[in-house]
Amino acid sequence: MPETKALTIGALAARTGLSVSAIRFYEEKGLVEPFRSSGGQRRFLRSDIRRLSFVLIAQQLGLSIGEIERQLANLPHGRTPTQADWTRISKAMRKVINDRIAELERTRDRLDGCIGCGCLSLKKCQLYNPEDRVGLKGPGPRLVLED
Amino acid sequence: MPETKALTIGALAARTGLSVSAIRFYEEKGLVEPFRSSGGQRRFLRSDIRRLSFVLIAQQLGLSIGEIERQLANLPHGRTPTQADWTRISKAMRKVINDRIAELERTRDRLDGCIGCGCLSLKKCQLYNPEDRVGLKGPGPRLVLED
DNA sequence: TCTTGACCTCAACTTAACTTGAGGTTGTAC
DNA sequence: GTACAACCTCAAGTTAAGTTGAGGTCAAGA
Repeated sequence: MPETKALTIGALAARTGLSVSAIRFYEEKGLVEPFRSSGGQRRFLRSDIRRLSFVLIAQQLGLSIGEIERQLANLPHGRTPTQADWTRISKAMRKVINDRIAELERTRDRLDGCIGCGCLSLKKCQLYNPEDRVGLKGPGPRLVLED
Repeated sequence: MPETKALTIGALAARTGLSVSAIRFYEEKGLVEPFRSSGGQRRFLRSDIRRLSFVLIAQQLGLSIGEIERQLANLPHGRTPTQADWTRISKAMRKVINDRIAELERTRDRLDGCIGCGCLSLKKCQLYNPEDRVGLKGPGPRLVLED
């Protein structure tokens, strides 16, 4: 068994579950950099499977292609990344996930604090005042969203 | 102090932090249903502040406008919602948040299981095999994403 | 060698969620 | 009673993330 064999775009699509057009699009955006066959067709490294899998995970987390590219910038193009490369990037993703979870928990706790009164304000019932006095000067329900 | 006073679109924008054009857009999508002044200008209920705040929260959670509309369908238009109305909808959102957190935790755990080897496959190192044997027939890194 | 599926480029279309602009009207403060 | 900010409608533009289609080339098996 010689050097790792190159993959055609179709094979890569089959391995990642992505469409061929999506892979071309990702190339255009710089997420992968295939080389070309003598006839001009794209040839991918086996490590690009993992690269694109990473893209899928990151997208599921809500990262834009630009953000994903910034993460992937820590991986080499053109050669198979080392374990250390992947470890570094996986740890960065772990942080992204943890941050996102913390944010959701904060939002949840704030909603919880208000379920009793049915309002959406951080300060209990501030806006559910029957006289509707508050709110003429107040900050409004945006509080739930703000830090 | 008589009946709750109506809000102009500009006032509602100021109170929610949304742009005027976004509020018009949300009306078009059915998220709010203002009545009109004699001259044809939009007039909003005070409760629409909370309605739109809910929209902002739900959007932050990644719900599309269609999904948000489905949630809001449980609230009455044209009259101020009751506490019970808001409690019901808040609880539904709590579930959305909890589900999303659980999903993130699952993804995180799976990544964690692989940080040691640097691969992105659920099965440790299945794809990081130096001989590159696996993967000719295997399921590939998509496993991290699948259930 | 020939055929045919897989691949190529480039341009245009799609959907979501808005924004921007043109051209005109309302309402309120002086 | 008039100025002018705020409002109105409707059409078109914008960004992200791709998809679709036309018209043409490559490569691998019979």
